[in-house]
Amino acid sequence: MTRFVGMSPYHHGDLRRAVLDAAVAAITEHGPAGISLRDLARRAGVSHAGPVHHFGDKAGVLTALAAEGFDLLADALAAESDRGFVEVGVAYVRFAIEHRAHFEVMFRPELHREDDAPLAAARDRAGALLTSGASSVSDDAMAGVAAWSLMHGFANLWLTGALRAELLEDPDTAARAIARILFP
Amino acid sequence: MTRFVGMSPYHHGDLRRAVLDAAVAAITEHGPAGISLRDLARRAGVSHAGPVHHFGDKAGVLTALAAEGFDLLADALAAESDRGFVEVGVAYVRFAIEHRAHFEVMFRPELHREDDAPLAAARDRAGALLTSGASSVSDDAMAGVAAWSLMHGFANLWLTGALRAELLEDPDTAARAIARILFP
DNA sequence: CAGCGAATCTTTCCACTGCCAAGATGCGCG
DNA sequence: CGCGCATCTTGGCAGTGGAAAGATTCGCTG
Repeated sequence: MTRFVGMSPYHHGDLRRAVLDAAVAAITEHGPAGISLRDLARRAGVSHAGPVHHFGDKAGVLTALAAEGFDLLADALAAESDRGFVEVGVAYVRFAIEHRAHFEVMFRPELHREDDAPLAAARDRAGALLTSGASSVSDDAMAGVAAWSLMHGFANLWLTGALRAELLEDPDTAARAIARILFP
Repeated sequence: MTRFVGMSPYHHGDLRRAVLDAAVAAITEHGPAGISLRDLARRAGVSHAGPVHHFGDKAGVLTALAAEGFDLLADALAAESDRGFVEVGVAYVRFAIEHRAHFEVMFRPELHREDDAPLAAARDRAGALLTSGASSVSDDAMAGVAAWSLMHGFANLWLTGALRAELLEDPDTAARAIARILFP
């Protein structure tokens, strides 16, 4: 929308980044299903077909956003990896809440291009970081899956508002308490 | 679509049921975000504005579907409630997979009418059934939330395909193994 | 520094969608 | 029998995703 003075109407500068930022804002307001590619283009200050060249179609935008989300998540988990599983789990929940727009797109495969390589790579990296911390605590092959399920479920239930009635405190301490039940 | 011979084009018979069934089929095929009210009307064999009288708008259809889903879930949980929490948790996961279309709509508040009374009632009934079984095992106030988070997270991860690489067996036994880690 | 190919963005168009308004139909109750 | 109301249809409007074709500028090559 705001274009620098003297800048030509062509060649936005970094339209790809601008569209992704607009998508984050729009999804935060209306949810992943309530966004429109044309609105993202308007927010970025280009015509409605501008983003096509960078993303192909609407699924391309959401796929790029999901891949970016998995990378951000992997970074957040790696930063806590040496503090034990509980803190990694708390970081997972914190990421889901602080980057809600990313998180809500990441686990909706019907919104993605299935065969996207960057997405698959980023997703595997984040998944390995979470389950590895848990399997070091217990040698049960299922422990990693249980750990991921626990924190993923808590994050989802929190985001959908299903838990707010019983948990008035902040999600960080609640998530920590949950994680400690599984890994005392 | 298929209308009984001799039936007049007006007064479908049970259009409300037909639209909900069509919605289940459409969501199973294309996900909750990929359905169109006009397509549901076509599948039910009525004009594109037929469903309006029964549901108001698109959110009305999805709200009714979510309420129906929470009722079905509560029934499924109640049927296992005397066999202990582990089996209740397994039933939760089994419901999510067998009634995938319902489940995917139930936890997407942005698709609902927020103030729908039947939805709220059905949701509270199902939530109480799940957490009560868990809090009877442990007196920790967080145990119920942890139990719900664990099974909800596992169901979600399974449905999105994030776990299929490491779990070739059927989800029932995997869910049972997960639940036993939290409640041995 | 000229100019040419490629990248980037715009304009135009079509089928489809959600929703609203107005009209048509037939069920059930007096 | 006929009248009111629930049910369904038709028609219309603004907005959307995507394809096609054109306009503009970048950057590389000579």
